[in-house]
Amino acid sequence: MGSKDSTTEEKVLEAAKEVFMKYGLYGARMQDIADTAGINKALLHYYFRSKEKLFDAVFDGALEKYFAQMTVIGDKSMPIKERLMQYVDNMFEFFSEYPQMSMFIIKEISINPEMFYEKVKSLKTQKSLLVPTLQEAFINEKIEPFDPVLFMVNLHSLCAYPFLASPLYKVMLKKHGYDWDGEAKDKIKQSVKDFISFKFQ
Amino acid sequence: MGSKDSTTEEKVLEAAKEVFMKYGLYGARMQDIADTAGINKALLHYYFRSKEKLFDAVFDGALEKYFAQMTVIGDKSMPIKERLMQYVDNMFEFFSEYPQMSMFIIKEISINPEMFYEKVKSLKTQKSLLVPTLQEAFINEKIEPFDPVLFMVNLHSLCAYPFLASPLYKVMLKKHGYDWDGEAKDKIKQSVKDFISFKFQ
DNA sequence: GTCTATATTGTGATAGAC
DNA sequence: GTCTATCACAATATAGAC
Repeated sequence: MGSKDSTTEEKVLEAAKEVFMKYGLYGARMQDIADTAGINKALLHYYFRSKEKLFDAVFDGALEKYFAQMTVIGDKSMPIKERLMQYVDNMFEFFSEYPQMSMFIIKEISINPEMFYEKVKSLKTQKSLLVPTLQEAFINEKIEPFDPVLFMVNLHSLCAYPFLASPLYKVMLKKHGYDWDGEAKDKIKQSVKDFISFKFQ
Repeated sequence: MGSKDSTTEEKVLEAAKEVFMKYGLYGARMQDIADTAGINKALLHYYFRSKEKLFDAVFDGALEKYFAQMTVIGDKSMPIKERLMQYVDNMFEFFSEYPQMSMFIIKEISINPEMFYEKVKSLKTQKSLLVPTLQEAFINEKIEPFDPVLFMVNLHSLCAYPFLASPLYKVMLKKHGYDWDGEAKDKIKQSVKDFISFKFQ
């Protein structure tokens, strides 16, 4: 992965990901993608017939990765609390690599919900297994139960939002002596884990 | 406000808000705005000289409202915990009316940071007074101190994200028997207040 | 496979009648 | 103030040489 001399198709996909992430389907320009990939517009159409097709390729890859990192939740060899801690690590690693992806997916969903539900149907990875897994663990691991749906919403909020709003936080946090790419991200991650500990105390 | 027979200019602004929120500056189409307002494109240019000018009008209003609802933080007639609870109410009310605004602002910032910092400079409302206010309260109200910056990030995450991701949650929550526009939003709000109580216990 | 050149369509903006 | 018609240019897409 990430070989220096990647194929043209890979370069196109990488460039398209970058531009589509930033501007969305409607705002993105094929010229911009071509420039980013270091080729000309005609080649884009050679590899992917149209803008829509190119977008589909990017969006599909994004969705796959978005759901892939939550499989640890289902690993019953660990206690649920440990799985959740691992899940938080996964999310922070994932969002560090693709900080805009959460926003990108949500944005496209809000514009075109039908497309999203079509695509999710064809995904093998099961989504949202967090709630039933939690309910199961309450019984099996004799944990004081709490509302699993609210917990899921809170947890995702705490993990995803700092990355969504990172353009804002990169400036804001600096004013308070924190460096986003340095300690701030790790401290935020720890605060999410503290929240989990609080719920499982 | 919201009179049924609003002026054309008001209708244009309302339509522009809707379309710009959804597609952003680059993705939005003047034709789309005109259709939404129930007029033709030419009239848009009659009231606002250009697309950029129309966008500015929308964005300025958005920013103003975005910062306006946090002034309660500075109201020293109440204990800090009470102010925070009120602040959460404000945010949920605000985001209920403008669920996409947080995303809209962040998106535009990520595309064009310079414009944003230009605009913020010209705003009178002080931003991010949360951190110094908290530090002051730790002393004045003899509260067990915690990291105010991390608390700010967590709090904003818990409030803003559910609305950002509402296109997702509207479907996801329904599967678990919750109705977003019914009880779900109130329950999420309560969970945020629980988080505040946890930090101030 | 990759390019230049060009066709075709979409989009912001304006002119001018009413 | 509001409309229709149209212009100028930008963006997607294709043709065809190499």
